[in-house]
Amino acid sequence: MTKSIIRGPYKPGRIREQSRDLILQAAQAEFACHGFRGATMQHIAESAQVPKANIHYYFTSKLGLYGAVLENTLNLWDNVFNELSSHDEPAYVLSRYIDAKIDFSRTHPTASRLFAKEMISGAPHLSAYLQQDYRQWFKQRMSVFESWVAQGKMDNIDPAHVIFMIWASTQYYADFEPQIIIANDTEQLTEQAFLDAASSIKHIILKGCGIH
Amino acid sequence: MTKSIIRGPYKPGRIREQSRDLILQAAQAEFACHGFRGATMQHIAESAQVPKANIHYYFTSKLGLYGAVLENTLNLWDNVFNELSSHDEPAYVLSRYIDAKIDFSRTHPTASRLFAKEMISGAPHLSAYLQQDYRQWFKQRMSVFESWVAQGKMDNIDPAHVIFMIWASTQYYADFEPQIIIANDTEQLTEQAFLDAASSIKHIILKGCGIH
DNA sequence: TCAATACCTGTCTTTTTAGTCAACTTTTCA
DNA sequence: TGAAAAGTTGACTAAAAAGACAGGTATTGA
Repeated sequence: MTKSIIRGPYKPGRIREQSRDLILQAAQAEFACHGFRGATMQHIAESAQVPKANIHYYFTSKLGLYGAVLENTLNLWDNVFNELSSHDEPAYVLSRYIDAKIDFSRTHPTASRLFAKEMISGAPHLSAYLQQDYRQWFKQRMSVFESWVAQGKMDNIDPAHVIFMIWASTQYYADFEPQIIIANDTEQLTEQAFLDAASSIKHIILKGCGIH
Repeated sequence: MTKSIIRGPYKPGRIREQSRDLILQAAQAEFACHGFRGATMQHIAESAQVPKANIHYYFTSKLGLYGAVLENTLNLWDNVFNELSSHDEPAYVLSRYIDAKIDFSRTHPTASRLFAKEMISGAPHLSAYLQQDYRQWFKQRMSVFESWVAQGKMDNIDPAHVIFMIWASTQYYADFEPQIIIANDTEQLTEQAFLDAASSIKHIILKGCGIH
């Protein structure tokens, strides 16, 4: 078969993986735009250019598909989360983290919006994640900030609010894109616009926290 | 009638106004939680404890109802927007504005979430507003910031990013409530929690922008 | 080449949804 | 007080939705 020659030798599950990914990507966009209830399997199918029945071959149900999309997206988040590592110098760590977060907003806006939608809806499908990985990660990072405060490396501010400010500010450029685009009088956000945003956020956060 | 004695004399449109408000409030909550497509007229009716047909007596369609909810909510926003007034002292103006924004997140979380959902979906029903009132407001405030920079009252930062940071940080406490609640190890956000947030945000923004 | 397995999809069913409508009750004001 | 206007609502319709399923095709290793 021509297909086999072009695509290389068949491996069981290879087609599966490709089709799943195709559907997952279309589903992420649809769920991010319309939320779980507002998304329709028909739209996802059209967007992925597969028959609706094909989606049900790979995913048990709409909820199952949504769960797979969320799980898929959580892995992306975790990578960015881990950028906020332990290190002696808060200026270095926070700069790197803000850069990584802004870069994520630029390269994965749909993932950011998906999570925002889920949170705004009360995170009904994320309780397990929030109660475990997130909670643990948050507490660990909090203690890092507290050690910085104890060492006089930054002002005595509740670290939670600093983290929330960084999250809020960086994700805003993905989630509230229409607002930013109109304020900037432009058609779409360039990479430079994201770099400028990161620069301003870093300036304000670092100086605002008394970090040198 | 008992009702008349309690409610006072009938005025044409009084019942109308009451019923409309009741439905609008229920609709705001439903749309904020599930978005336009995900919301159902049946849920709104149950939440408002009126028959579904009654909603269609007051509102032409689901889209008409959504439009009314948005318009209703826009008025609330405008009031908070205007807190960011012209004044000689940036420290005073920004402090007041941040307080007002945090207070809005605490007292009108549903309104905040409704707008967030609409923005994340690409603001398909807000283009008129964004192109007019918002655009104008934004440009005016930008020039105020620029005059502060020119007068050496704050660091030379693109004002747009400062405004976005304030919006993002303050709205986060309404939009991402589940995340904050779990991080805080609490059941719900107290007024004190919002005051603390405002305090931290003010500290970081003012100091971060070099405002004294 | 040939089963066996994986993959695909048109068609169908059932449920949910927005919206209609005619009959009904309440309120008003002349 | 009584007719007109405003408000209310149960029952209906048509469209859209999720999902099931049987009968297909493609791919594989033996």
